Amino acid sequence: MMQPPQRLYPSLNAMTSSGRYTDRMQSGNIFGTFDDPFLQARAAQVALAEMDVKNVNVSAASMLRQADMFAGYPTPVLNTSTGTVDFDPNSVVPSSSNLLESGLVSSDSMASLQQVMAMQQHHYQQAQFPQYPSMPSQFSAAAAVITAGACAVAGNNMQNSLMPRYPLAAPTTEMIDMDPRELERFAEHFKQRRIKLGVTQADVGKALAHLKMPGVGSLSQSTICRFESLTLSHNNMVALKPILHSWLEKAEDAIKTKETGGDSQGILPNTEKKRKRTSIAAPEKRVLEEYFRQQPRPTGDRISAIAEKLDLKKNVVRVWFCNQRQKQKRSRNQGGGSNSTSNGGMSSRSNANGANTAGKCEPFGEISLPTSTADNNTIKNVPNLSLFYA
DNA sequence: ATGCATGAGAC
DNA sequence: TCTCATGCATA
Repeated sequence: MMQPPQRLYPSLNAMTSSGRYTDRMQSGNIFGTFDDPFLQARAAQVALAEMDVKNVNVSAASMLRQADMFAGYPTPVLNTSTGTVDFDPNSVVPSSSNLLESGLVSSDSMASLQQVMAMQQHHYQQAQFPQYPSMPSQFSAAAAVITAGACAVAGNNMQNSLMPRYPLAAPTTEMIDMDPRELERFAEHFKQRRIKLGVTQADVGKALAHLKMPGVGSLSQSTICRFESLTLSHNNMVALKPILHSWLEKAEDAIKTKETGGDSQGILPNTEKKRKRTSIAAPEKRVLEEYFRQQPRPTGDRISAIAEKLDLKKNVVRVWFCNQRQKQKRSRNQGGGSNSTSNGGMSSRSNANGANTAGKCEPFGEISLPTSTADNNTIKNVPNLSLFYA
């Protein structure tokens, strides 16, 4: 059946130029029918407030705690004396320890964001949160918690789990209304920063699992793309925003620690460049082979000289000799009646660039010229490694 | 970046 | 049966 486009979250530009959100009602977005975004937002508040009255008990299905929900943001804290919401700067990074300790959630829980969204859908608040850098802080604090304390996250595998559903404390505050323009700003900011960091959408999606946020697993490149291009539903955007904000924050940190040798802990993709395989041209190879015939174990100085002569890097030549010796040894063994297990897989463990993991090929200065007796014993009992690296 | 499909949950 | 979030595969 032909369904209307879903997840339509037009950019503000598109929105204003077209004059309206489209298909909002049908796509589950209640912002429809209003030409003015402000009216839409207001209508959303009203509608959601009404919805909430009806659905407050329904939405109890597994929720994130406030602190987890706003991971990456300073946690809103209801200031009972002022009736406003403060932000706790110490809670920028969520701690799931409570949940873990209570057994409510396991560290690998991967609850669907739909759970989150179910919550958000019913718990809009008129609160915004401190901004990412370069964005004006315009959050008007109102009520603190989406789920006012008693929320819990269902454990792993929400779908099938019989995890206890924690009683949803009645929202003591208004719902959050995330300004669409605010989302748009964040999406743009996020995209720019991501690109600056040299991280792909797919990388971000994968890295989310490393945030260890309860209920947050990896996401696909598609979803990240859709977030950046605002083609998710409003609720979906709202749900993803704090998560992506959290990632971005950690990624920025990780960049810094990485510069000082730190580990990005999965927040940033492995940027280890793929080794490019050196290709030695046939003429050079012939020369090398000739040298090899003369002396299969040239000294460092000799290798340097050869490298210079052939305009190759010394290491390339050194590795070539290493590999050549292995190759020779292998063919000797094979030719000598040994079965393949005696050295099988050797070839697959070495390569032209010297990442020779199975044979001996020490760097200069550490070269120990093994005696001929040692050679074959080195790998005598090694099973066919190709079985492990198939 | 996006068309199409899937599965869970709501109705 | 519909909605929605999300992913796969591909343009």
